[in-house]
Amino acid sequence: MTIYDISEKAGVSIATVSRVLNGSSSVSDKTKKKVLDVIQQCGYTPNAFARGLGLNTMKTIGIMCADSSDLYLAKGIYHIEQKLRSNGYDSILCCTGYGLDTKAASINLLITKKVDGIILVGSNFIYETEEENRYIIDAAKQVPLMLLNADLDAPNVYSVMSDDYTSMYNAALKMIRSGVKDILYFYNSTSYSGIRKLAGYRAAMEEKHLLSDERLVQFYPGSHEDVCAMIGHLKGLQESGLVFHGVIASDDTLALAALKYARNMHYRVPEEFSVLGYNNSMLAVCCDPELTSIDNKLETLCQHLITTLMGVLGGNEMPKKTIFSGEIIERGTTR
Amino acid sequence: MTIYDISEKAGVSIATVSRVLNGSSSVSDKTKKKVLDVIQQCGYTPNAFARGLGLNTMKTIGIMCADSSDLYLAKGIYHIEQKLRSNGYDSILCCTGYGLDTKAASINLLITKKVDGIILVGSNFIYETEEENRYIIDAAKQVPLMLLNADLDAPNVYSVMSDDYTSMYNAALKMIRSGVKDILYFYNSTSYSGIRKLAGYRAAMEEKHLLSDERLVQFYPGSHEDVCAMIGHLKGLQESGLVFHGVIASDDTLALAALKYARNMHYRVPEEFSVLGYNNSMLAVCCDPELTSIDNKLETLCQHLITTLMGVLGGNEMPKKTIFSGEIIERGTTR
DNA sequence: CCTTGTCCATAAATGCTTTCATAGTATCCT
DNA sequence: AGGATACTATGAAAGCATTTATGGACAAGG
Repeated sequence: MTIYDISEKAGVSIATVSRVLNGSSSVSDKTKKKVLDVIQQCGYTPNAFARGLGLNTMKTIGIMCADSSDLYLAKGIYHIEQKLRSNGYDSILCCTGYGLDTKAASINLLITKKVDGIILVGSNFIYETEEENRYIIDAAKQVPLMLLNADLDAPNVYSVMSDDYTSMYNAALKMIRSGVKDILYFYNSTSYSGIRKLAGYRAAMEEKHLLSDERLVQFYPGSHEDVCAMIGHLKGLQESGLVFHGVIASDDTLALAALKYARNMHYRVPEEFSVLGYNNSMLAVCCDPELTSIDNKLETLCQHLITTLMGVLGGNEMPKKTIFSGEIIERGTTR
Repeated sequence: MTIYDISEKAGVSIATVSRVLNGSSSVSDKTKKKVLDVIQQCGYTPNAFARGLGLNTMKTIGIMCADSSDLYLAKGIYHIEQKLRSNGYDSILCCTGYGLDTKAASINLLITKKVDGIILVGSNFIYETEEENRYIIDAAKQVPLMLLNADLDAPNVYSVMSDDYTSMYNAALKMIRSGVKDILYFYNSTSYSGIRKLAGYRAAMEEKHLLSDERLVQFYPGSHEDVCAMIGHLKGLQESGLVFHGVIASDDTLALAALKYARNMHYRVPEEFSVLGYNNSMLAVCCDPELTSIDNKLETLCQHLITTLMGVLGGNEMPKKTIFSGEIIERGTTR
């Protein structure tokens, strides 16, 4: 069943059928109805490949993320997929893992597949050197690139992000003011936003002259989901003689581990031990006491990202970089 | 840059270039090298749409799920995407929500987009009546359909699932034997696997003549993530006079709510109150004590599903239905 | 000299979009 | 009223970048 069959049955040319289908230019009501009737009756749908060939687009956006099963990334993907769909776009998903080579391979694959744009979900796509970010800069020569929670200054790449630095700075200051002096910073990612968060913590601590021991800044290198290993990491620190009565984590999972560590050490939370998470994920309300966490308005970010992308695809001038501020959601692990 | 440019530069016909690209039939080494060199030099990649038009496939599989941010579904999607990719297929993602109409719309959209197959992730796609399942049966006339954790007997649909009934039956029996008599079943989905799980619980309870009160089977109708509301639901039951000292949940989130409820009621867990979850998600190790949960070998299921799909696409006869057994992962909420 | 097989070019097919051309009709000006 | 002008509706045909069927040229073997 092709456009030719329809045109024949309706007694018009294929051009007219195409026009009816796309509403591109004027067709008389009578002709339109006749064509529509035949289409309806035959249950005809245009061949997507031929359509793609003609239009040079299939209205598809590539979504890349390191790991779609990560709680936070999964939420992001969900919102993005929904909003793309409501704009008439499909999304092809690419879980790249955390290696640079697979990321580069995936981005090229998406371009080969002729997506109209690519969204990079999560800050782990951005590296420190331009050399490493080359794969993004190059890709952006072909299609618009959108960065969620990251930032890269290059042509045709757009960033939408949360002000992690300020959120963390404020949150750290708040915890300090609440009376906790020895606050450990616990993070597991040196991605763009990871660095920014750490900087916020650092600024607050140094401002109050509390960063007495560099060991208070702790990088956790293990699996993102292995809560036991995280607890082990903290235990190790404690056994090595480091004293801390608060933990600010770059992520709710790490915060949760800190909370379990605190219970394990028989600290009363939050009276003797404070914990702050990041992302305000469902984990935050799953523990007891519930986790104070920083909400970075993921849905808002996604909404804005899609709006920007649609603008770019529509040929409009759009802002290269948009920053939203986060919010501390106070629950039971801080005072 | 088209195949014509390459053929011209290499001094061969476009057919030869295509043969080199696809290795379909014999090309002399000399010619092959010449063509490959030109391709390399020009950085040529074939146009995906034209290729799709010629081959009538773009090696793409549609993945449908109700909500990709659901912890369990997200894991499934992740595994499926990975395994598809390693088989040379891309995945287009469709988050449908839980309504029948949007599911039907999505499945048709995927077919229009000419995917080679569709994977339905999660049992919520299967309804009780054939009428409601019509959208799947019809879709399967166009492309092979794969069901993860569900079952439907129809041409061209294949099921890979965990034996939820037996898992639940065994787990319930185990909890009964451990001394808990008044076990509440807490579920939030009447999907295919939801029904099967409930049946397993029921069988065990009835076998021991313990299902004295129908209120022990409790459906929670609210949001899948709202732990507070779940706790509220349990509190309501308790206040209405229902006594229970164990909860078997159809899902780790519900189990977690039950655990928090128990703490709230100052029950000692597991001495005075037992909780059993399902899915063995990361939530299970995030709480304290950690949740005993049923692991249904998601990755194995996904692996098998993809193997089956690849077989079907390769034109092989494949099993219509495969069932794996689950496993109880004992942790701190049962004795 | 005929057959067989290898290598490759020509041409058709894939199913759509879009430009260009044209016939017909309506509007406007004198 | 008559012609110029403009606009609407439509068809013909030219892409778009591949794959594949067909068959021709040539070399080797009997």
